[in-house]
Amino acid sequence: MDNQLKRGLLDVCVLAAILDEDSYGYKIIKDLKPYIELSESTLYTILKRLESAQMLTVRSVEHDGRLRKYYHITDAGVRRIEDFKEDWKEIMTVYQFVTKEDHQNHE
Amino acid sequence: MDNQLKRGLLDVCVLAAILDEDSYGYKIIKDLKPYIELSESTLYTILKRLESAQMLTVRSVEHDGRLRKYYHITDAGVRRIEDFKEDWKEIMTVYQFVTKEDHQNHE
DNA sequence: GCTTGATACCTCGTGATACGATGTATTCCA
DNA sequence: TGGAATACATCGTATCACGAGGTATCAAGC
Repeated sequence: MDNQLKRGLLDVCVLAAILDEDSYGYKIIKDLKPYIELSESTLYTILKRLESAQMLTVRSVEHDGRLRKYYHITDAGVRRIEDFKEDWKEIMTVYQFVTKEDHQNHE
Repeated sequence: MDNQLKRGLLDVCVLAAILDEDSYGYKIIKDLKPYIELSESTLYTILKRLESAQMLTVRSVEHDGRLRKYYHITDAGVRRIEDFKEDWKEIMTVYQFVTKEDHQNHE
C-alpha cells in the first residue's frame, strides 16, 4: 500500500486495537497484521505519542519472566476515534472527486 | 481535517485536478478548495515532485503579462490514479476495522 | 549445553513531506 | 495610490514511519 495513505490511519488503528480490551505491543502488531502492517519501531513511536497525548495509559505486568506493558484507552482516546469518523466524511468527498471519471455528468 | 489523513490524498488530488484539462497552480488550488485545502507552498512542492516522477509535464504560457505554467498529466500520472483506486480497497478494510463497535458480532 | 526462533521490550538516525513565512512581479479596481 | 487578486518561487521547521540495531527471556531441537 502507498506509504502516505497509512498516515492518519495508524494512530487510530492502534487505538481501535485496544478499544475492547487492554493489549500490549507485540499483540497489537499481530492483531493489526490482517488489516495493516506496521513495524515494532513504528508501533512504539505511536504508543509513546498516544501516551503523551493522554489517549492511553500504561501498566507493566510480569508474564512468564518477561515484561509486558499493557495499554488502556482513555476517554480522550475514544474521542480520537470519533473525530476520525467525522473526518472520514470529508475524506470520502475527496475520494469521490478523485475517482469520478467525468467531473460534471455521469458517475 | 486531521493533517495526516491528507497525506497520500494530495498527490492524487492534484493529478485529478488536471485529468480532464490542463491547469495551472493558482487554478488548481481554487478547484480543489471545495474538497481539500492546500497552501501554495504545498502545491508547488507536489507539482515539482510529480514532475520529477514524470507524472505530469509543464508548459509555460504568457497570459496578460504574467507567467502561467500549465500542467499536463502523463500516462504514468493516470496510472497513479488507478493505483490509488486499488489501494483504496485496502484502506476501506482498515476503516471498517477501526469503526465497527464490536469486533466479532454485530456490525 | 548450544543454537535458533519466538516473545517482548527499546533507541537512534534518516528520508519524506506539509506548511508557514517570506519574496517577487503584474493587473485591476476603488 | 494603494491594496486585493493573480501567479510564481524558496527556505526552514516539525512531524512522522521505518530500517537497523540492541537487550533479555523462554521453549524446542539437536
